[in-house]
Amino acid sequence: MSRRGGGPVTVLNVAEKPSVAKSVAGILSRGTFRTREGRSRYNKIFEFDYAINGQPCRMLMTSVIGHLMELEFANRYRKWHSCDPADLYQAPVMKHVPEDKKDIKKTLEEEARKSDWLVLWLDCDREGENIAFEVVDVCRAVKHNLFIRRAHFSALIDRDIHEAVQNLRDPNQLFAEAVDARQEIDLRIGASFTRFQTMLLRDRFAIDSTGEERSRVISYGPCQFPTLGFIVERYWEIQAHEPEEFWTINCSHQSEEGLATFNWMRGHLFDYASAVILYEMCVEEPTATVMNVPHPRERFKYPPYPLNTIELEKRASRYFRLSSEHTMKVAEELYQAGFISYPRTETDSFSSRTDLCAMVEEQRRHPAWGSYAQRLLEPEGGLWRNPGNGGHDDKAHPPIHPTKFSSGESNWSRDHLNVYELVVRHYLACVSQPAKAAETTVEIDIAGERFSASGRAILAKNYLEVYRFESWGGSVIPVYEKGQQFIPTTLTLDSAVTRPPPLLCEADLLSCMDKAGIGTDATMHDHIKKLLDRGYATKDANTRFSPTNLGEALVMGYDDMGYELWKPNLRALMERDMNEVSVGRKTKAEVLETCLQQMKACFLDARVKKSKLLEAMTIFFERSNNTDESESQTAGEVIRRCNLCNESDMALRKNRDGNFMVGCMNYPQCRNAVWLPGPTLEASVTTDVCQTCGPGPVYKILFKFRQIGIPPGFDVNHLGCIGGCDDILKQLIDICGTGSRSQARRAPGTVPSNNIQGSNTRQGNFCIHCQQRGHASANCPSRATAFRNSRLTATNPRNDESTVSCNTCGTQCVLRTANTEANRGRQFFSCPTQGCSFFAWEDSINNSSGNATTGSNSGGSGRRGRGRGGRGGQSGGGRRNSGTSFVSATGEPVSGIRCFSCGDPSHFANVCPNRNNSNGNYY
DNA sequence: GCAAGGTC
Repeated sequence: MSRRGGGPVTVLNVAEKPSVAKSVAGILSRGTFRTREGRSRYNKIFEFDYAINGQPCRMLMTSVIGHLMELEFANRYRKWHSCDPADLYQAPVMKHVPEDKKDIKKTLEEEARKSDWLVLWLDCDREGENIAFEVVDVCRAVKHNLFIRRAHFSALIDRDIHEAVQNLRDPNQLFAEAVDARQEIDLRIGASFTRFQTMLLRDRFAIDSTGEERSRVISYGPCQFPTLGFIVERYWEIQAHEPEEFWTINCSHQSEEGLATFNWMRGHLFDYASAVILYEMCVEEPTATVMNVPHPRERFKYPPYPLNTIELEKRASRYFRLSSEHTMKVAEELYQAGFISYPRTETDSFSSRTDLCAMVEEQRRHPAWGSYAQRLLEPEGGLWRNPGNGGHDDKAHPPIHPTKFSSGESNWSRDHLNVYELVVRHYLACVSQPAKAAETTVEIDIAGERFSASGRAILAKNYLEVYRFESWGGSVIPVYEKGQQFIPTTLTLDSAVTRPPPLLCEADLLSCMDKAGIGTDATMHDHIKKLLDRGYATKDANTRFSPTNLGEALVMGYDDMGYELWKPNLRALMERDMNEVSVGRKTKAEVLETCLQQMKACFLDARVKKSKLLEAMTIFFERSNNTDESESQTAGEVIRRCNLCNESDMALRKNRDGNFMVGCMNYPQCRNAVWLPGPTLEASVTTDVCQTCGPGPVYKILFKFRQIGIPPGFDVNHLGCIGGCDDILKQLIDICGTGSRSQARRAPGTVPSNNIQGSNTRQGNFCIHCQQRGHASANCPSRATAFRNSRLTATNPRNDESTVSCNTCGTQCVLRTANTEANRGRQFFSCPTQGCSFFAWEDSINNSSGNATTGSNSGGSGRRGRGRGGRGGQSGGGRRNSGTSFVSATGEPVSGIRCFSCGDPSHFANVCPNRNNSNGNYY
């Protein structure tokens, strides 16, 4: 530190925000500063005397409000039509102080003129460093010989601040340059793509009905587009989901001591045949043997880490359904009024120097959580625990915590009360012991299958007592002893179908952004709001986001071009480059040159491929200059009542690509759609009502297919039904596909649907056999028929080991290899006909000697060789092969497939007319 | 009229 001789020097101190200026002034002057107005009503000037390294100083402390300057194109490039948007990659840019910051600039100039030193108290992050250089530029312009220093502090507490001012350093040019590069790249990319896509699309399409197209901006930004991308990607994932049926065995045991619910340790199987065989075996020998009763284990549920901005936003969304943007507005108001600490922080750990107890003490007066706060402070209660460390520290702000007691102010809304309560309870939870429980897991064996049940006894709720937003359920199970045997009260084979993931909620979206490094804690909510404001996405009452047509079309357009401009990778690469600049491994110029060169090439190429964007838009929007055509697009002939929303009719439509579909007229609220075969040339609704499908009338469609587009054997004319009964339509869709765009966007590895109800439906839970809603496939009437009709033996007329015909429908069966854990490698025949469930193990048919023994069959997995205890001393192979029949564990022959409910060999138990369980479960 | 980043 250079010193100046003579009297005191005048030091201009500048902080990033007024609150920090006031805090620093308060700490350095020990509360004795004088306040004077500046040009800006928010940015006061605080004056006090202080000695820096022995040098007496007259301190002037003021602030800016975040960035003082903005980056802007040179004048002649500012008007949208003034240049080719591609020119924006080289157009000169400059920093300028915007109108609303001019008064702050004036204050800085006036105070700098009378100062000898400039000390920068900006936040200690990259943006803060950049703002520091903005302040330097303004001040140096009026006082070129200013002595400039930077204060480094990590918290607004006495020791840090005094240390900072006694150890002033140089500002970090590299940090500032990294931000400069980021700003320039964001501006050039954002402006060029925004102008390009707005001018390309706005006037060509009727994007909204309000006639506001002329003022609509279709913006592109390196943060807003990846955020939109997350929403669209999840939406596509849901659309592409094919429900898949799976099976699981559930078991319960009711005793005098209570009920235990056992879960199958295999989880679930997707192979019905395997599941039913394992189930049969359990039902045949249902005695359960307790295998394992470990001692209760102590479990803990830990309180959350100290609260940072993203967690505050996520939790407020989850607990109170507040939008992240509104949460931040409310938090800002609470902060301004002094009730909570600074709400924009990444930090989720408290500095060891924080006085944690003081914050608890204040809260003892609160009627709701005061007594908990009191108990926290009593050492004998043992409730206190030092808070965890979440591993994030922005070196500028502590975690969000209460700073002033309140039991609710008169001007607070419900949202203020909620956010304050969340901050307080979260803080109290952080300094509390974890909840404690004792967990017991009982494992049983039924016919070689393992099941487990768990019980949890809560021993101490601890932090959960105050953190009412979280819970930890306790459940009691009876006491079991190893070796104990019992007969289960229920043993059911249950089916369910896989469901698509839900739409992203606000907390999910924030997590995606956080993980991918999109935006900062202070800006994430802005990006989300921007998507809503721009009309790219909508948010429903459950805070779940769907893309709008515009949002989906934009992402689809760029995706079709082959670009990942809507994915987070671009931002991640930029972020990596910024880091390289800030540590000096790359220069700002280097990064700007390579990045902008690549982005310009990408921009030019996107412009060449603009037809992709136009095509994507055409799928969703009418051309704004052709109203006649648009009428024919929106009108349509009614086919049926929508079986998804039940609110509107579904009508036959043709899109601009010439593809036909039957869609819900309540679109876009309901997106139920049935896409028709790709080769459909003409389609018209008839007055014929399908006699099979329902509910309500389903009118048949007269199709004319392109001869060249359909396989031999199909007629070009076809009177068809979209209700699910029409096998010809299903086959054509299977073979030729539809015009649906989502077909092309199926998740990798998924099989194209032969489900005529369409991959566009947004809810699962319809029967995968007959495509109707209202029942699971276990209860499907068509399936029941197939089972009932099923002959219970397979024949092998040619005595050919590899050929078996299904005796139900005569189709040649397919020899498959089991891939379930129980039967891996074992081969079986199954009928390929849709709806026919014929099934037979290969070794059951071909090994008809009747003397098959334990585990000796070819391909046997050993599953059948496992000792199962139980009746008659049979130590294995309870089911012996005898032609296509089986012998039971007691040696009695039983038919291969029979009902385990009533014993009737004509049907399976899940379709047994005597079953008494409306869910189709049976025992 | 474009971006994202500060903050009142």
